[in-house]
Parts: sequence; structure tokens; C-alpha cells
Amino acid sequence: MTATLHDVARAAGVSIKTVSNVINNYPHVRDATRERVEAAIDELQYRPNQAARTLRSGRTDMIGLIVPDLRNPYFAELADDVMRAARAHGFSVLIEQFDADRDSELAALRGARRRGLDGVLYSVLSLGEDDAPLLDEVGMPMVLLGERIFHSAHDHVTMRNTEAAHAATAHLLAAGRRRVLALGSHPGEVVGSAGLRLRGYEGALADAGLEVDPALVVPVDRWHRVDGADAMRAALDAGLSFDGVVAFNDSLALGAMRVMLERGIRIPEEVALVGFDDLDETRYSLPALTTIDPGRSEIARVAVDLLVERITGDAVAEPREVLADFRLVERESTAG
Amino acid sequence: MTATLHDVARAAGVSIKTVSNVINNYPHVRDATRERVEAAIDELQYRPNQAARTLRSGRTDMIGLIVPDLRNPYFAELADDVMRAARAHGFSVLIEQFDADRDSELAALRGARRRGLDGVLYSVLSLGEDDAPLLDEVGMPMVLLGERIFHSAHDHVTMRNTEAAHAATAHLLAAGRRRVLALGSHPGEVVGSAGLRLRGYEGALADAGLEVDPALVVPVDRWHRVDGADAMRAALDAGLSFDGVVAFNDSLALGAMRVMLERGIRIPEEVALVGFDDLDETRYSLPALTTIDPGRSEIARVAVDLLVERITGDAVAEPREVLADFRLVERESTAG
DNA sequence: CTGAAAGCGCTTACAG
DNA sequence: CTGAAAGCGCTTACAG
Repeated sequence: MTATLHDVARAAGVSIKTVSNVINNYPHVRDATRERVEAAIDELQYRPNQAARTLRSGRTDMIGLIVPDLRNPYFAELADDVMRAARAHGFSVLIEQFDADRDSELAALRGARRRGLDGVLYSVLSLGEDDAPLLDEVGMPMVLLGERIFHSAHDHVTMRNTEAAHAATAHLLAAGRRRVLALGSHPGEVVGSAGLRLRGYEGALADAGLEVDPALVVPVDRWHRVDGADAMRAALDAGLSFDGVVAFNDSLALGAMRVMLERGIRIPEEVALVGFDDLDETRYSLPALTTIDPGRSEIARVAVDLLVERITGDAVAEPREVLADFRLVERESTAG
Repeated sequence: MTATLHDVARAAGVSIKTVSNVINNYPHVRDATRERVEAAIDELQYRPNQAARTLRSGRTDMIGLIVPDLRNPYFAELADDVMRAARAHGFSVLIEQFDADRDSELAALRGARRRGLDGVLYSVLSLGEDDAPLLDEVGMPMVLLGERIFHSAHDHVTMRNTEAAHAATAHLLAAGRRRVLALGSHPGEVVGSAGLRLRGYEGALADAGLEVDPALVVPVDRWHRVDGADAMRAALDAGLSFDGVVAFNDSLALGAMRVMLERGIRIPEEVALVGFDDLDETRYSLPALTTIDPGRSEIARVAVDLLVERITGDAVAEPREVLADFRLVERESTAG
């Protein structure tokens, strides 16, 4: 039914090798031959069979993006960035979501492998440093995003968590805030985003000569909007008093903002609020949210570049670690 | 390097056909043989080569999802729903984004074809009824989402746009609102979401014995948050007076909400506001947004089911059209 | 500059 | 219940 290389070769009166040469833009094809082949391709509406190409070449021109879930706007925006960066290299992106447990995360990795992708970008969530050996079994080029598993044999692109949290906290302190709540800690965590951001928060307090009040470090397990709302409600119900909030991501910040506003707390007059991620929507909340732009687009672009280099390159370079630049975006929630 | 069927066959002392039988769960394999083969598979860490399978069987077990862009939360949530539904059938999802022009949309369709996917879900945006012939050239099972191109030869899953917009408008009218602004029209459009929703708006006014005031029908080209904010700002600057707003999607509604609140307009006391889509975040705005739940998860599930049926089924059924049920979700933005 | 041929790793009639 | 063999549609040395 669909035309093959042989059909085109027959129609053009050449061998399949010549047709293949034309399709793959080999330089040494006589113009007349090329034209004849191209005419035959047009007429027969020939399209190369991807599966056959892949079987021969071992390349699928597809990479996987393994992320928690796209309902989380951060990952949706990241996916958009990754798809655009991949397209610039001629790659398509297969997204695999996983749930909040190790098994689901490992299943997503296995799925990427089963599909025979050329490589994967993997946004680590549950897996920790002890799981590094499992990553080596994936058996394809892989670039890690996010935190954890620092000492694996893989490239790693991430943001300056600690420095950025330090900057966000210092911004509140510089405006005279003295009781700054940290929203989103994961007690006991060291290498994850929560641990690193907490360290930045603590560092900024120390630099200002302030003690960390443990009551102001509020743990929140998952970082969705509902979790930020719930945690803030509990904090207010418990009578906690504070004049600033550093939320460890924007979803937490927006959930907390909603609860504070409905309790009549004025932002930023009574409580100044900073988030993390610079989601599109943070420009449209009221007040608009001051936040950290973590350099997500740059992270996506660099990660795709590294992965493509691993896929196409012959040189086996050392694993690299890239830290994107961040930026404090000042908006209404900390104004004045 | 990687083990093949032949390696496993040799190790187990059987033919490759028998190994294939074991892998594909053919019933008639002796237990002892099966165990021997499975042991060899484990030992050699054999994984079937997807490309070879696809070349033989013609199946990739991948479907495409062609959508405008994932930065739009509606499509991010849709993508999540589609991926979960596809996984239940053993399919992975390749997402192709397109920009706001016909060429980009056609390129995405061609890309899906080039990849040799088993089928595509296509959320139509720019293409219209005249383009139906182009869709037939895609040459693979396809299910349409969204509006436009009603009379193509393809299955189509969508929501009850007109009825839902009617219900949203009637909800405001029942609360005594008399000057209801429609936000997001596309002048001249008939078969698209904007045209259908406008018809519902007009119908509800007519049922209440009210005239449509053309000044209250506000066109907005793209339906992102920034567009809703801009349009609302312009409407207020022009001195337009109204006591209700039906926004044609939630992003428009949230953008408009932000502008009204910063102008000191009280919602819902002075202006009641309804959106469309039931995005996750509409529960966390202040006020929480009354909206239409368009049955997005159901749409995703039904669309995937239909597509899988087209892919695996032999019976060539007539194109079907499925309309999901909608629901008005009442929240604070229209309370009291 | 072009051709004949091998082979990528499977699945699937066809035998027995 | 299992085997021998063809063939899916390409790419790629190898010749000439």
C-alpha cells in the first residue's frame, strides 16, 4: 500500500541506494538523478519508514522526559521548554509521568528504556543517592534535572537552590521583616530542593544576625497549591505570628496567599511573600507574586544540549554539573 | 552487546520462535520450556527491540497528542488525563505542540505521521471545515478534540459548548444580574468554541427576555490570562458598565479578575464572574472562581478509547461524535 | 557517481 | 507443542 524505497527506485530507474542517498542528502548525486528521484518520491508520496530506519541505525530521534506530573505548572512549563529545545535538534519528546513513590519512578525509567529512546531527561523526585546504581542500569544517555542523587555518573543540570533561597530571604530581611516563615521544608532532607532551600533561608538569617525559630520552619510534604493552603491555615490557626513568608515554590505561595487574604491579612503590608519558580500565573495573582526565576528555560536548553551531545557524540566526556543563573523578580507581594 | 532473540534461544536450547512465543504469552508452551526460556531471558537481561517489533507488526504502541501548548493549563491537564488513559491501554503519548497559525498546525500533523505513530488525538485550533480534506491525508487513525471541522470523516469528542455557556449565563441572570459581559468572542466565528459559547450566551439572554447589547460582547483573540487582563482593562477604561461576566475560559476569567480587583471592584458583590474549564487553580483564587467543568477527564478517556478501538479494531465503524457532560461548579465569584 | 547485497531483530504463516 | 525460514524497509560497507 504505502510506497517503499524499492517502489521509488523502480519508478526512477535507479537502485535503492541512490534513493537513499537522495533522501539522506549525500553530496555526490548527479543533479539529473536527484531530480528524477525527487519526482518519483513526490508522485508516490513516499515517506521513509521510521521503524526500519531505527532498526538499522539504532536511533529513534526521540528523547524521554520523566517528570512527576504536568498538572504541576512548573513541569508543564518545563515540558514546553524541553519540547522546543528538542525540536531545534530534530528530536521529539515522549513524556512519562510518575506518582509520588519510588516504584512508580522506577517504572517510568524502565518504560523509557523499553521504548528504545535515544536518551532521557529525568527530573528526580523520590530516588536518592543510594539509588545511583539503579540509574546506571537504564542503559541510555541520561541527564538529571532537579536535586538528589548528586554523585551519579550522569550529567546534572539544576538551579542554585541555596543561593536563591538566601536571596529571597535576604530580600525580606532587607525590608525590615524579622519573623520570616519558611514554607515547604522536608525535615531530615539534605540533598533535595527542600533541604538546599532551607539552608539558604538559614544562611540569610545568620548573615543578618538572627536566630532560626524552629516554629517558623513549616514542613509541607508535597508542594501543590492545596498543600500551601492547608499549611498556612494550620499555621494561622495555631496562632503563629510572622511578617514574611519564603515559600519553597510558587504553588505553595499561591495557596498560602489565598488563605492569608481570606483571613484579612494584607500582603505585603502585614506579611510580605516570596515564592520560587516564576510561574506564568504569578504575574496575575493579586498581589502579583515576588518570586525566584530559577532559569528554567536555560535549564531545559542546556539539558537538551548535553543530552544530544551524549547521544550523537563519540567522545565520552566526564559527567558535568551545570548550575543555571537565577534572578529575584520583585513584584507586589513584597513591595514598599 | 545487547542480547537478541537468537542469544536467548541459544542459551535456552530452543528456536527463536519458542522464545517469541514465551515473550508474547502464547498459550501453548510447555511449562518446562517456558521456565528455561525465562531463565535465559533473566540471565541475559534480554529486552525486545521495539524497532524490530514495529517493523514487523506495524505497531508502535504510541499515540500522538497534538495541542496548542502546555503552558496553557487546560492543555497541560488534558495531557495528564490523556497520558493516564493511554497508559491503561499500554500506549505511550508523544506530544506535539503547535503555534497559533495553520502552517504550524499542519506541520505538527505531518510530524505525527512521520513518526509512524499508531494514531493521534488532535485538538483543532486554526483549521476549519475547509481543511477537512487535509486531515484525510494524515493517513492514520485520528480522533478530533475541540471544535471546528465538524464534518470530517473522523471521530470527534467534545463538550456541550452552547448548553454550558447557556447555563453559565443563566446562572448570573437567575441571581439578578442584568448587564452580563461576554469575554472572549471571535467575531464571525461559527463552528469554533467561541462561536458556540456566544450562541449559548445569547440564548440565555433571549430566554430571560433580554436583548444582547453588542457593547457587552468583548472579542479576545487568544484566551490566555494576559489577554483577559488586557481586555478587561480596556473595557473598564472605556467606561463599560456591567454586573456580571461570562468568560469563555478560566484563564480569561482569572486575568479579568485580577484587573477588576486591582481597580477595587468587589467580586461578586458588584460583578459576578463565571469561567469555563474548571482548572485546578480556580479553587484557589480569591474569590474562588465559579466555572464550568467541561468533563475534560471524560473527554480524554473516551477519546483514547475510541482511538484505541480504531487502531486495534477491524470493524470500520462510522465516524462518531461524543459530547461529554458538563457541570456548573458554583464558587465564591458568584456567591450570594 | 551508482549498484548488488547483507543484515538490523523481530513476527508470522507454514510445516511437522 | 516447536522449528526453519521468509520478510518487514531501511542503511551501510564494499565494489566498481
